Amino acid sequence: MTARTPDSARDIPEATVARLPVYLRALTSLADDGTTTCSSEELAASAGVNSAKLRKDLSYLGSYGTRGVGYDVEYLRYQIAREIGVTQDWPVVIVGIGNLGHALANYSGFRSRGFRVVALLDADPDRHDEVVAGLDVRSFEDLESIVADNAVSIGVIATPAVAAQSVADRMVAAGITSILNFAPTVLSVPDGVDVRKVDLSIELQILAYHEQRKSVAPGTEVVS
Amino acid sequence: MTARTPDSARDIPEATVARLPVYLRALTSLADDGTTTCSSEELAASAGVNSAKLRKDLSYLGSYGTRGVGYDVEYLRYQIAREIGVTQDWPVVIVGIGNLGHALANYSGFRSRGFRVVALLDADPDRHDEVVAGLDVRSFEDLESIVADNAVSIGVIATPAVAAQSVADRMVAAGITSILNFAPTVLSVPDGVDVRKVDLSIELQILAYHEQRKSVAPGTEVVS
DNA sequence: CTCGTTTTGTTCTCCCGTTCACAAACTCCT
DNA sequence: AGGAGTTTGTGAACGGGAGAACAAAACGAG
Ligand SMILES: NC(=O)c1ccc[n+]([C@@H]2O[C@H](COP(=O)([O-])OP(=O)(O)OC[C@H]3O[C@@H](n4cnc5c(N)ncnc54)[C@H](O)[C@@H]3O)[C@@H](O)[C@H]2O)c1
Ligand SMILES: NC(=O)c1ccc[n+]([C@@H]2O[C@H](COP(=O)([O-])OP(=O)(O)OC[C@H]3O[C@@H](n4cnc5c(N)ncnc54)[C@H](O)[C@@H]3O)[C@@H](O)[C@H]2O)c1
Repeated sequence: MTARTPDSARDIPEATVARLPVYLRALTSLADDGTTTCSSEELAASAGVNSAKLRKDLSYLGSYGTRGVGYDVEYLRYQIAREIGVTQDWPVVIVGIGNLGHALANYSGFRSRGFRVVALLDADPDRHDEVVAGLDVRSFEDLESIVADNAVSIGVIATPAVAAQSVADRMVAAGITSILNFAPTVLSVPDGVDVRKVDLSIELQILAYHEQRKSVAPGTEVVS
Repeated sequence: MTARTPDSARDIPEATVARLPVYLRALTSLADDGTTTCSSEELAASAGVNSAKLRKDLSYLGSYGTRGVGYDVEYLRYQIAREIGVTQDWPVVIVGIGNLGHALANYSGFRSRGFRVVALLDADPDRHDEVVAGLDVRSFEDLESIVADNAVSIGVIATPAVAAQSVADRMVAAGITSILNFAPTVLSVPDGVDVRKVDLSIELQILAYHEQRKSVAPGTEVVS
């Protein structure tokens, strides 16, 4: 009964939080292969990180390993899932059922990772007849009631960039406090609301930058 | 004729590289609105960053601003585009034309940002009849010849996770040196090949973690 | 029970990135 | 021309994360 982590360690570094889902995926993969125990070295290789970093990350959650042995795959998997909060399902709404919205709605990886799409919303009335992945596309006007009825706290924006800010505003007003934004625009939201963005073009541009650097031979100083 | 940046400043920090595309987008947006000049404060607000950080980022490229005045929108836009390498078009191949692959192929934001999809490849022969976004879906076996004929250096993977590593290996063997991976798996590639990943589930899990933290009232130490 | 082996958890150091703060540089007004 | 006002570019302080290195703990053999 020493002063060890009373509830759960507070304030996990952001960089660690971003890696926990990767560890979770690696552990699930190991469990599927029938592995019951693994060392930090094996798990780190599986997750593509340094083993020292992995151990440090895990130490923020508590001491779930056994020295000289390693980690119990299933036990660690549960502990990480609990820490992230994906032991229960999170209801999610997707707004903007165009090209990307369709792909997201049909994506099975949601369900298996602790998220449940409860509604698909679009502003275009022509879309409202459609049924995608077993859900019918509903009017954006239904946002507030859907959020309230299903206790939704996570929203996904897949509308064109010009509409994204107004959609975000409506989401926030409706009570959503976490937004995943696929539109290529900067959203401004009040304190207390988290926004994460996924921007394909930015990723490609970063690759292009490094690619351009490769083509000029390394060490070639064009001086003359 | 002092010893100022002879060619262009070398070694731009990675964090800065990741923000340059955001600045580029903000500048394009300002230019569309008819703005010809802007201060670091305005541009920073537009890009959602601190103005000091913006100025330091831009200083790695050179001195393209005028003290007391600000930056010429069009000029700065071109300088950043040149630094990133998106003044010319980059040919791109997409492998795995399922739900996500279709959305990517139909995405117009590629073309407008310096990328050109030259081929859509899929292993499933049933897909090979299909025409998506004006391109026909071709056999994955054509990868090598397409990469060679079009000088492709960037590949996008949108296959299921189990296939991703083997697709990446084929891409690398064919001469691709930059990969954007949408499959939820860690890719291992040789040195000199860049991989960036986009993982929707990880983003949602990070949001879920913070969301879970919000629900326990801040400062509530459940001790008893 | 003791010793050697294995592997975790943690400490320490270094490096990268962020932010503050200010001098230098430019414009405009008088 | 000179001074006031504005905004850039950068030096310096600061904080957080990455990785090396090691002590503590568990296990098994004898
Ligand atoms: N398609 C891709 O692969 C891809 C890749 C990266 C980023 N994006 C971004 O994702 C977003 C969606 O892309 P897309 O290709 O699916 O576009 P899309 O035009 O096919 O779909 C957009 C959908 O949003 C709906 N919509 C428009 N305004 C709305 C509003 N105010 N409220 C609710 N719904 C509204 C439209 O009716 C349409 O159905 C865009 O911002 C795009 O830049 C797409
Ligand atoms: N759909 C989404 O919104 C979404 C979101 C996040 C991540 N992802 C990931 O993106 C990937 C694709 O998702 P999806 O929903 O489009 O899946 P999908 O099953 O609809 O499409 C996969 C496509 O890849 C093709 N394929 C399979 N093996 C191949 C191989 N060896 N070479 C070439 N092509 C091959 C299949 O024929 C199929 O057409 C998956 O890894 C998924 O986890 C998808």
